Order: sequence, then structure tokens, then C-alpha cells
Amino acid sequence: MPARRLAHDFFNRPTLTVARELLGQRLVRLWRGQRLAGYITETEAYIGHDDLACHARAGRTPRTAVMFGRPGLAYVYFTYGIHWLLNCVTETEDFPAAVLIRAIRPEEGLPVMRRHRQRADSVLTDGPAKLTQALAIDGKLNGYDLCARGAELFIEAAPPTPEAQVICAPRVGLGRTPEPWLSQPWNFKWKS
DNA sequence: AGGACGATTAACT
DNA sequence: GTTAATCGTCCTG
Repeated sequence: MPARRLAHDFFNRPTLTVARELLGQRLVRLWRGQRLAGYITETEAYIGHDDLACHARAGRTPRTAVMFGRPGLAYVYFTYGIHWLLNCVTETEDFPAAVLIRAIRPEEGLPVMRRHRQRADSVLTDGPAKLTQALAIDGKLNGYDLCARGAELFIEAAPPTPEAQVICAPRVGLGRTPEPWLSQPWNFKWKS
């Protein structure tokens, strides 16, 4: 019996709740008939037009349109001229928010991941652009429905992560973002 | 039309 | 600790 996949109602909740509860869930990518998968170990919340670190601070643009869409969509964007980053859209339609998947612990399909990234296993998927490279996720998946039947990118339910295992911290890489947004503890990660 | 900069990474010194 | 890579997006004029 296959594992249950997270559905729209999981994502249609406050973004901080979704970011926290995504820890320990299993990100799965079906790629050329193979399962590439791992446990989510770090997430980050970006919440609405008031959040000056959130892309949607500038309102609805061609780039941010997906964040205004249905909860459970993938928001995949290109940055630094090189990298793709994966987010899950959250909250009700027309409210722009998402959770960035910053790291996973690889569990399935390691030979393929190693082929996509010629790097040691310890650094295969421990960054937001590393995991997209390992799992063959790019802009073609922007707007993709993670909850659709037959999806090739989705999240499987796994046991919840106990509170004692979770570290809360400020978000990473925000640069010149003003306070208070710079210091909001909206990054969640597995301890150890 | 031009420029600054970015939810990063890897390779330097 | 510093910096190049590399280009889409947004802001200014």
C-alpha cells in the first residue's frame, strides 16, 4: 500500500504551520521511472506582501503569479543566474505565501542523484539549489500541482518530527532585507 | 535603456 | 573570509 500523499488541505493553512510540519515529510521526485526521495530537514516561510523578504512584496507579477495560486502548487524560481529553488505554495488562493525547501536527507535514488551532482553524499542535498539539482527540478516545474493524481513531484506523509528535534532560527541569505523581517525566526530545521 | 541585486554554490587565499 | 559565476527581475530615468 503506497504512502499517503499530502493534499491541498495540508498546504491551505498558516505558512509557519506548514513550514514546521513539512519537517520530516518525504519529498519525492519521479524521474525517468525512478524514485528520487528524501526527508525534508530544513524549511523556510515567506508570508505575504508585508514580508519584505518575500518575492510577493512587489505584488502580483509574472514571476510571483504562482504564489497567488492554489495551495499545493510548486513555486520554482531561478536565482543568481545559475540556481533553481523549490517552494510549496501555502494558504488560501490569492494570498501570496510559500515554504522554501532548503534541505533534504537523501534516501532513495542516490545513484541518480550522484550522477546529477558529482559531489560527496554528505553535500548532495544539503542546500536549496543542491537538492533541486540532485532531483532534476527546474523551471519546467513552476506552477506544478504537487497534489495532483499522477504527479511526478509530491510529498509523502511521514511521522511528525518531535518538537525537541526542531531548531527555529532567522531565515538565511536575506542580505539587505530590513528589520523586523530580517530576524523573524521563520527557518525550521532538524537538530543534529 | 541601464544598472543593481539576488531565498546560492564552489573554488579560492 | 572572499569572490566569480551568470541572468531574470525590478527599479530608475
